[in-house]
Amino acid sequence: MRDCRELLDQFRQHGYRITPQRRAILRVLADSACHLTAEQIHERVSQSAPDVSLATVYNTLRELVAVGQLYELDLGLGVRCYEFASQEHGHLVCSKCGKVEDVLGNTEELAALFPISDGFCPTTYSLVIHGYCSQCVQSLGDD
Amino acid sequence: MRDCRELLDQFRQHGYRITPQRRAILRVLADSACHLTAEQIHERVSQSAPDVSLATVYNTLRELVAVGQLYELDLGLGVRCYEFASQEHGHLVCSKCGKVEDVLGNTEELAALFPISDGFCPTTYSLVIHGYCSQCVQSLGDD
DNA sequence: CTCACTGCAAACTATTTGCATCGTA
DNA sequence: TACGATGCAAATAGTTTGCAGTGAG
Repeated sequence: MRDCRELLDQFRQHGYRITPQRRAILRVLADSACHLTAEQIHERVSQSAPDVSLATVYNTLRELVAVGQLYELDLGLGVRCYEFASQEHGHLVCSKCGKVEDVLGNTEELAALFPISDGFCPTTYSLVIHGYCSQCVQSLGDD
Repeated sequence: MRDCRELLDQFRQHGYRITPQRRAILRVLADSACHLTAEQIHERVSQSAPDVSLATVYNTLRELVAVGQLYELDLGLGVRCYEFASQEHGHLVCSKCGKVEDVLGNTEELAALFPISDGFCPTTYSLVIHGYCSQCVQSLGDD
């Protein structure tokens, strides 16, 4: 239940208009801490504003990403997920049950670990660590 | 121009038949060090074996990934890329020109850097570091 | 000789776009 | 009021699948 007034302001300052649809989409994003797909966002938005089309959700997400308020994730599942651009972090994805957890870590640490060649100047990263979560690792032989 | 005999053997040992199509696809993958999309692989395969369909390319790629001979990459560009599963590495992607470079690093180092909670057991990772390559970083103000 | 593999085309999923209408600034 | 934003439906891109015919083992 985070306040999304400053988000709206930032968005407006980039030249975008504040419409009821965009307000509803930002509200949903602000209220959910985790990564959601466009479809999931559309579902949740529809509960409070049934007339928001999926196309508008996609358009708004694209704009929010462009403005830098949203991160677009590719967890390797064929669907894009979106989450608020707050603290930098990677994701642990369980190869068996699909559960996703966050792991904190910033770009500088990563850049220090990896031998980044010549003059490449890193800005952000996208990290997915695949493996098995504590529950699934116990039942690995059970197939 | 790597030898792909052992690749074929491994593939066969998993119960797959060696067909001319699969041979051609493996040849292309073995000959190209970098990440390719399914479409690009199909193009190259078509040069030596014009009758290989795109569907067969997709099917074979999926099988190679399942067997562990191939990595599937998501560089955040909406297309999946494939590359041989050799040394573990991440990718530097230039946000301006799109150039992709490899950075070496293994899962253990990564797992040590990130505070991986409870019993999560990492197997592999997928890392994309976004930023600007040495050429583009110089011309950043030029828009 | 059998059953896995193939090509083709159609189906599907995720996402984008064209256009007439609507409503924010 | 003007022009950016919207909903709808159609278009697109990438990938998967059903099926009848083919060929590897």
